[in-house]
Amino acid sequence: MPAPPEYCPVSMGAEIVAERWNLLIIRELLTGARRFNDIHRGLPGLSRTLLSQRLRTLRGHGLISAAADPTDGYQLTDAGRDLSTVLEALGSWSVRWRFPEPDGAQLNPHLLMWRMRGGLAHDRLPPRRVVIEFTFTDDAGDRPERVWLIADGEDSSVCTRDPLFDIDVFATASSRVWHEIWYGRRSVRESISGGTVRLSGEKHLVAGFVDWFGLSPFAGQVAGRPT
Amino acid sequence: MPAPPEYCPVSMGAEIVAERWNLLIIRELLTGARRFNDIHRGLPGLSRTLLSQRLRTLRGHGLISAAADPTDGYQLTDAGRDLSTVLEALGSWSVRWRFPEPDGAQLNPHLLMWRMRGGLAHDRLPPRRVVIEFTFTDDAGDRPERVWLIADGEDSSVCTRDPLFDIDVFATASSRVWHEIWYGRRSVRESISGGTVRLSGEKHLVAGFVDWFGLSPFAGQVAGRPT
DNA sequence: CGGGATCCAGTTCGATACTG
DNA sequence: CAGTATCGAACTGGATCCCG
Repeated sequence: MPAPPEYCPVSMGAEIVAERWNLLIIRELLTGARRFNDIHRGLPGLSRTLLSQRLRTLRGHGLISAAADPTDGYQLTDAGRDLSTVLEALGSWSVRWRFPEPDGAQLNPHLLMWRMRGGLAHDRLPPRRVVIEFTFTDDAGDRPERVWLIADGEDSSVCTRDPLFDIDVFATASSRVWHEIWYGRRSVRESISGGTVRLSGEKHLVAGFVDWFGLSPFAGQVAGRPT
Repeated sequence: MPAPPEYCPVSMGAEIVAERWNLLIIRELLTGARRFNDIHRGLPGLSRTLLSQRLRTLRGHGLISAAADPTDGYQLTDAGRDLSTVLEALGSWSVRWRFPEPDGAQLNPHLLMWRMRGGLAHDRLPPRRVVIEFTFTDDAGDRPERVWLIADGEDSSVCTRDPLFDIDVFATASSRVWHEIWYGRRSVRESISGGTVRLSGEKHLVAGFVDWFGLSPFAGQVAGRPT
């Protein structure tokens, strides 16, 4: 913001919030990202150069700080963490007024997998490496897109290329269906039992699958959720 | 925002909120401004050209609409009005983390008077024109700045030049003191009785003065408020 | 009063290449 | 992995003038 803001609480806050990407960077940190490249992955369209700049100005505003161990990246300060109140108000507002069902171009399976990775319940996963292959069947024309999710203890990652590990669970559904699930518009359990999501693999892993994933923080508020 | 936002509630909201001025324009409308020039007065630093553009995009987003009578300017839609939840969260956050006492350069008596005008309790004013002359005594070096507030029924205005009306009440205090009062850091009543704010004029008008003005929406939350 | 049109300066940003 | 440096393109926004 070029000119210093008016002495008014809303203007003071707008100085942070009205700068592109700032809120989204905070969101990434609030949802668990710490390292530069992880933050960057969650923000398609943001260049590394600009992310670097923004992190600096956010540090200048006292919203984030470099972690003690530099390889741990960044962490939110108390002030930064408290921005969650604003994020919640904003997300809730959007859900009420500008969150219609996505059109096809808005579906981004890779990014969605990255969000779902963030919501993994590591403590409910088996205490060993688990590899899941997701096949997205959105468009019959293209060859179906595939993404691999690898969870191992506290670590997890998402790959676009075959990691060449043994696959524990194969999951097949449209990207749209996964979006509906993530945003609480559709129940995972019913989607599996109804065959909309098809799973295969070792029996007890397939049985556990449904408990591994969380939902979007706004899932409870999105219109069109299952009856 | 150039690229279409991610399909995510926070990103959808950020598309509005992360565009400069948008939140402040909404604030002006929420606090009673309707006409183009009134909105503009509350936003120093914003050019008319840009305000015009922003009003158009906000209309495109369905947050505001032109009033039925064109001379009535703009009004918020339901969606726009509901942004008050976000404004409140943002203002509260700022008050918690980035709202220290202002330094001298941040004090803007004219703008403050404009805000106080918005908070006038017209129903407590006498049912005729009332003219108040405010004299700001911040800096002994300069000649003290003066601003006139004219209230008449439902109408009210703020002038920088002597309106050449008879003055009903003269109010003398520093701009800083008025800021402290507006943000709830100081009690009007005590400031008057203690002589920090000096009033003169017709006796019953001076007695009523204290009830004519409201406080900032965030007054109750600002640190350093009177004991 | 409430803008629209034009022109131009300043700023922002992405791409690319490079460093530790 | 986590940035920095540089450069040019694109965009933003203010000034000015004009219109109904």
